[in-house]
Amino acid sequence: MSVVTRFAPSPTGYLHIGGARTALFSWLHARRHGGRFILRVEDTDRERSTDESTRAILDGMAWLGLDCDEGPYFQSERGGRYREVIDAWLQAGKAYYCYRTKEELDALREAQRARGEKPRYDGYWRDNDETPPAGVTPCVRFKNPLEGEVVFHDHVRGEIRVSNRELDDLVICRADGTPTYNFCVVVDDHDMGITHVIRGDDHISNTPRQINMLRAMEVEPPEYAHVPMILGHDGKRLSKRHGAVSVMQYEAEGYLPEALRNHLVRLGWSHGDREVFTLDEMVALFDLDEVNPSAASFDPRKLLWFNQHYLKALDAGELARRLLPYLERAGLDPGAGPDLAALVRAQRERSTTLVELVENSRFFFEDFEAYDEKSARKHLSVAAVPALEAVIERLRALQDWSAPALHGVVEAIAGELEVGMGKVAQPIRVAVAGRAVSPPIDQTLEMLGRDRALARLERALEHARSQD
RNA sequence: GUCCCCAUCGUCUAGCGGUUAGGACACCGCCCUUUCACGGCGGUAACGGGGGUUCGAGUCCCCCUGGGGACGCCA
Repeated sequence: MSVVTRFAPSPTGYLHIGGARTALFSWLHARRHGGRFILRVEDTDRERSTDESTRAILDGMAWLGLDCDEGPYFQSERGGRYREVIDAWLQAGKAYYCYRTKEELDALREAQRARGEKPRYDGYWRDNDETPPAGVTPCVRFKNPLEGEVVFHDHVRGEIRVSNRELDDLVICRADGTPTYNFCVVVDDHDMGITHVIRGDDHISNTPRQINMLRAMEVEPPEYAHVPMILGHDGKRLSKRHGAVSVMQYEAEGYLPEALRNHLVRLGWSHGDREVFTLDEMVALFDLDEVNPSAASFDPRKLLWFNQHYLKALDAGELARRLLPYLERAGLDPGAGPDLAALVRAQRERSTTLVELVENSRFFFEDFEAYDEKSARKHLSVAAVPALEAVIERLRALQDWSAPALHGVVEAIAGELEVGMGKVAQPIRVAVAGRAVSPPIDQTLEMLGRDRALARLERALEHARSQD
C-alpha cells in the first residue's frame, strides 16, 4: 500500500518550529516511500481560526520547500460529511445526545478532582431514557467502549496500551452543531486514506480515543508516530520568550531554509555522525523508526552554524539572487554596489546570516557618515598620513583596477615604507569601509571601484592630517 | 490531583551486554593571517541516584528523583 501522510495544523497562529519539524518529518516519510503528502487545515474552531494564520502556515511550508500533493483541505468545508457520520452514529447507537450543562460539568470535574480522581464525563446521558431538560441544547458524545484496552504500535514509542476505563465519552459535536477536533481527525484521516499519522506527542493521549472511533467506523486505524516536542533552550516549552518561534521570522532574520531544515531534521533524528544533509539525502535516509523518543531543545547557535555552512556551500549566484530582497529591506539599491555574486563570495565567510551579510556590506552601496571611532583613532591618526599619501598617489596612477594589481600596490608601499602590511591595509580599510573590518583589502577596493575608493581615501587623508 | 511519557558532555546526538563512551554546536588554547572571518590542530566536558539480572550494564528490569505531556462543547 502506498504511503499517505498529512500535516494538519490549526490556523490559530503562525507555523512555529515544532509544527515545522512535524511537517518536515511527515513530508520526508511520504517522499521517502514515494507516497503522497496532504495538507489539511483544522479550522473547526471558528472562533480562533484566521485566514491570516492559514496564509502564514502556507508561506512557512512553501519557504521550507514542503510541497503538498493534495490540499490544503479545510475542515470547515467538510461539514456535510461530518454531519452524515454523526447522524449515522446517533442512529446506530454509537453516539448519543448529552444535556449536561457547562456548569454541571464544571461541578462534576471539580468534585472528581477533590476526590483525587481523574476528571472525566460520568456518562450520565449514555443510555438514559430520562426526558431531556427543557431549554438545553444538547451536544453529541461518542460511546467509548467501557471495557478492554486499546493497544497500538507507535513508530517512535513502541507499544502503547491504554485502558478504556481511562477514557470517557468525548464530545464529537458541539451544541452549536459544529463537530470537534478528535472526531474530524478520525473522519478525515480515513476519508483521505492516511496511512501514517505523524504528529506531536502532545496528541498521544488522543490516539486511543481516535482508534476507538475508527473502529466505530469499522475501519482499520492507520500507523502512528508521535514525535517528541521541541523545547526552548531552557528546557521549557517553546514560546515567544525564546525569540523567533515563527518559521517566517527566521526568513526575516536572514536564515536559509536549507539551514533551518537541516537543524530541524537533526532534532530527534540522526544518521550516525552525520550533521549535514541535503534535502535529497534526508529523503533517502530518513526513517521514522529511528526517531528519538525524548524531547529536544532548540539551540539557536547551532542553527547559526548551519546557516553559515550553507552560506559557504551554496552557489554564489543563487545566493546573490536571494540577497536581493534583503538589500531592499535594508534600504539599499542592489544596483549601486558591486556584482552581488562577487560580494557573496567575499562576505559569506564572515557572515552568519543574509541580514548580517547585508549589514557588513553597507559601505559598498552607500557612503557612510562617520568612521567607527575606535578604528579611526587607531588607524587614521597622523601616523597614517605617509601611507595614505602613497596609496592615493599610486592608485591614481594604477591602470588595472583589479585585486591582484591592487594587492601589488599595497605590498609595494609596505615594502617602501618598511612597515608591515597591516600598517598600510588597515588605514585603507578604515578609509573605505569606515571600520576596521572588511574582506581582504584588495578585494574590497576592487569591488568598491576606483572613484569611490579614491574619494574615500582622500577624505580619510584629510581626517588623518587634522588629527594631532 | 489522576493517568501517560522521557532521561549519555551546557546543547543536538552515536551507542543497540564487553568502547580509552564517538561526532557536531558552543567554549578554551595554538597555528595560519593585512582586519574580521574562514580553515587546520589540540583541549575542557556526559552515562541523574539506588537496587537488581549477568562472568560483565550507558545498554535489560524495578524504585526514586528530575523533566515533559494529557485530563475542554481548544486543536
